[in-house]
Amino acid sequence: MPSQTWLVKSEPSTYSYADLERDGKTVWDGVRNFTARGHLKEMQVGDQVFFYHSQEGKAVVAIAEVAKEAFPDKSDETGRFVAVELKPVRSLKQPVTLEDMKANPALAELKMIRQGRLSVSPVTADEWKAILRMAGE
DNA sequence: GCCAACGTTGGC
DNA sequence: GCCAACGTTGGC
Repeated sequence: MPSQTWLVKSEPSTYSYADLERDGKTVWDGVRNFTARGHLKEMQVGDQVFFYHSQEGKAVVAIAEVAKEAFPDKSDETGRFVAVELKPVRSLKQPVTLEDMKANPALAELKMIRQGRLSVSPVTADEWKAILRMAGE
């Protein structure tokens, strides 16, 4: 499988892209949803990940990269969930808002739009390019 | 701050 | 194994 692309959500008040840049890398844990867990397990080192700010901002603001593949989430007492490690790549030239993404027919099938509450979702190669273009890149 | 959507849990 | 109740997420 060639490298895939993904989108993760985070509330900036909890953990923003600026926090990731400051930290250099972070353990992406706390995911408690089986669909999202499945995606975490599929991630491979080097996969590119859009970093989306939910609630405040509601926009894709940056690109991160998978630094470590799925391992048991230590914050999960049941032992059922996994975490990955992410590191920052770069901020987008301009954030791409949810509103803009919804308005773009090329992104009508985007998983995070179709299933709003999913915190980790796949992004196709075409969707990736479309979002980069909207970011002015 | 509210509420709709939806995933998970637990009783039966 | 079904389904109602509950909790959480996230857009508005």
